[in-house]
Amino acid sequence: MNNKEISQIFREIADMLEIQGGDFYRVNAYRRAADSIEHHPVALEELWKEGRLREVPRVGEAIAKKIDELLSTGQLGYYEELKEQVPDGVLSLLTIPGVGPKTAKLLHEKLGLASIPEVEHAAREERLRHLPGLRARSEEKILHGIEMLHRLSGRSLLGTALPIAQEIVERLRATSPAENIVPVGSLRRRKPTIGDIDILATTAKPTQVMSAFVKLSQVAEVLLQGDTKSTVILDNGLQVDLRVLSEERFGTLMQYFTGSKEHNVQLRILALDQGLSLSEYGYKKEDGTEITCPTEEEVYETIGLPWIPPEMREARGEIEAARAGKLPQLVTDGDIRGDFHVHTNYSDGVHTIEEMAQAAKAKGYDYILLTDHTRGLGVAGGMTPERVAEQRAEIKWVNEKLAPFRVLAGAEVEIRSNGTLDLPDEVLAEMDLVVAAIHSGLRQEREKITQRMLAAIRNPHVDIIAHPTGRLLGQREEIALDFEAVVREAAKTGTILEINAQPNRLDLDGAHVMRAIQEGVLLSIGTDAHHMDGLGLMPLGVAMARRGWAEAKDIANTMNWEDLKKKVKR
DNA sequence: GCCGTTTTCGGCCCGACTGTTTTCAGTCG
Repeated sequence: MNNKEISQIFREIADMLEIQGGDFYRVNAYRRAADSIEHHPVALEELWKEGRLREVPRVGEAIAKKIDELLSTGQLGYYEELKEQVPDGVLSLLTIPGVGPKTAKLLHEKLGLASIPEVEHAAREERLRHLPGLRARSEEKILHGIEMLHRLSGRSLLGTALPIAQEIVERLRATSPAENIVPVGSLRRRKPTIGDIDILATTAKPTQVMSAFVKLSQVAEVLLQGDTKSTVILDNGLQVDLRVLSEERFGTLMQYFTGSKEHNVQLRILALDQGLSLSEYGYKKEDGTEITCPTEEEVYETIGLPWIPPEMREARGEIEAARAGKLPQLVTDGDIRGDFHVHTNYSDGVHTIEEMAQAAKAKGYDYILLTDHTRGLGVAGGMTPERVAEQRAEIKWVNEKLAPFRVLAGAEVEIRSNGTLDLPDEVLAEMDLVVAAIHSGLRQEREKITQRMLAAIRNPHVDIIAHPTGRLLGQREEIALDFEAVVREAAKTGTILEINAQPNRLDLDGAHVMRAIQEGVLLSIGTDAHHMDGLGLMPLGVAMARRGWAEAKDIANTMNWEDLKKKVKR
């Protein structure tokens, strides 16, 4: 049993206890232990064999004993008991935005509802509004929440799909005679959410490649298996298409399947102007002769264009830019010098300052900016001014130890509902960089929430605005912000806007990045890491920057600290 | 249920919003 599976059981225990109205601290202790277990760098099975389970943070006597039972017997009596009391379907209701443990329990006990479709049906029949504490508005809210879920279902987060695609590519490379294996489609363009995974490969032995593909361990169901195309469903529900083709047409096929559709249409129109018809199989001249392209570069070259990076292929002017020789030199993973959004155990992060710094140093970074939550976000263990001072002392100590690597002192301060911050100015003034964010009062109307954001941007102590639009993919819409006003004010005051690399945020996304850059706003990329693993999300943030045509000069954390210090407003 | 350079017991859980209320419960971050 791996760490993820173990953590899942404790997470479910927490959910079930909460539905039963269990003690908040106890519920939270299970949840925090689950997080800690999931991201622990060493397999719990290993630690268990050596009797070292208690070394895992947030695993105490009781949870260690439960892990022991789980690993020795493959079962956990306590978990099984709870499952008898709380049906599976009731747990699934917690995934509906706006439905928490109390409502889930109510829906189950009073109406016998134990699945999302049942709740949706009952809500449409207006049966929820007669429950105690619920009225028509609550019913609408629940229906809206279910619609949000549906909207994402069928689509997966880029952060989920990308590692899976990369793993499949690696496995195929190792176990089959496939060459040139590449994921294409919206995944290659790095869209924040993707429908299914499309992979292309070239080979002289298609049958063997396909046979290796359908035998991958993640495959739950084979929908289609042929010599040119096979389709499978993975055990997590993702659909994967593999196309195998000959090498001479690889370029046009890759270009075609990468899309976007709109980009391809524009490309074909441009080709027609030059008397060429473009399809996935190649170019055709008016006299019927064919031009095949083994590489994508040749596809673009044939009609007089430089190769266009996939992230830009969204029909947002990239073809015009390419024709004019004005394609940007997009920022790359290698340009990044540090991470500007990092949590530690001073708030809701798992690891210590030194652990996070060591992990960042191992990635080749020059610095990280610590951005622990401040006191307003109490549930996240937000820092008081006293804790800020303690953290400062620890940073100094770590910096002495790890020099020239540098831990920058900062915080993720709360922008309160009136636009003020929840740490005093004199505390903020002492920090290297201050990140501010909205985490509550997300449903304020446009005028109010915009003014609130502008007030934070105007604060001379605020350097960066984190996850500016507040969206959570598949869970929550953006806040009602007037983004244009935010961009203008950021430009005017020299405030940096963040690209948050958390898979369910990816906020700002490409379109916002583009607008910000047009107005001369500087951006930063932060992973919002809550544990060492989380630092690895940086490429997702870089992908959003690239989708917005950002160059290295547009991204604050590609600069060295001394240069950047001169550029920020403080 | 976890945790401890003030503690082995008593903290940990804050603030805002929404929808249902007429003084509060539930949800969220």
